[in-house]
Amino acid sequence: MLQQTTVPHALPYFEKFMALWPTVRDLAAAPDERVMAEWAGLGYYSRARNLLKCARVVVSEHGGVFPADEVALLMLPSFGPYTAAAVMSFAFGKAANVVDGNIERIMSRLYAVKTPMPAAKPVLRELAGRWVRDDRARDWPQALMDLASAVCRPKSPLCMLCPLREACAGFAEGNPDIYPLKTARAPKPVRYGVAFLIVSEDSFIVERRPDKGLLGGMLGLPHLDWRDEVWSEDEIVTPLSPSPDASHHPLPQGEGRWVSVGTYDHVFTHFALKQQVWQLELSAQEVSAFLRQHNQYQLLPWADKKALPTVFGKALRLV
DNA sequence: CAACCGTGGAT
DNA sequence: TATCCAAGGTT
Repeated sequence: MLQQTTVPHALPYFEKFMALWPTVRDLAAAPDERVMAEWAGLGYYSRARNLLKCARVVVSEHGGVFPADEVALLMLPSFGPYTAAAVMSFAFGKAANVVDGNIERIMSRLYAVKTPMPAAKPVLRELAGRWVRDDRARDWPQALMDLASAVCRPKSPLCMLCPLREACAGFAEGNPDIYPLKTARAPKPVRYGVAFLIVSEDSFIVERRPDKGLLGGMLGLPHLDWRDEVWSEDEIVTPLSPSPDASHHPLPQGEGRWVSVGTYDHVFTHFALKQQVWQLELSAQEVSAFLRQHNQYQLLPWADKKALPTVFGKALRLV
């Protein structure tokens, strides 16, 4: 959960997961949809799919016990260099080269590394490796990470409080905050979409998204493709009324009952989305008929709206 | 190796 | 509003 996610954001999810599935065996036995629903809002949903895969591999191939071996850990889904080293250190108390963003930042400043990220990563890993020690194998990486978080901060580092100040080449240079150096990144493109909120009584229509790619395995609202140009009203109205394209965007024929309810913004890692929302209220009978024709859709009670990723939860807030 | 993959808080 | 960034991994 902590991979690229802040502790305050992850903490309530961690508590809930541990209450629902206290052991790796419990998690391995959980239904996929339930795990994905509990992960909703945390982002990077491949982590949830891989976490579940991992639990099942640990049960089927390791007797339900995580191996205390870094190479074996690395073979598990969702385990990369950081997580394998972190588990070796924090869980098993064995010395390991734990290198996260915090420790990368400390090393880049301590040695004033001129190579920009991400090319500097192997360099920073090697530098961090020089500090690995066998005693207090749990405390040492934790201490470095906490030092980075509290003192050697990304912005406005508190160098006057830092125990490494006299050894720090970045401090000696006068501007340790410029490290780690990074290359300019391309601006985020803006894309445009149209989502459809089809409501009946206490529920609305959702679909299970494909297992791979963006929001893979999550529930979502039916929507038109996210593309580089704005959707015109003509283009939107077409799939809402009888047309040859109706099979591609199978939506209920609203007969003028579709209502535009507004637009919202959402920012993903590599693009920003401006999404229109259209709403249609159907009778229970209409919904039943529609769902019979199109089995890719299902009804989700309003009470379960938290199972949606945020990008679609925002559409509900709009209403 | 670069691109992909969410979200929300801080500044 | 714009930018940065967080206990990275997978493809």
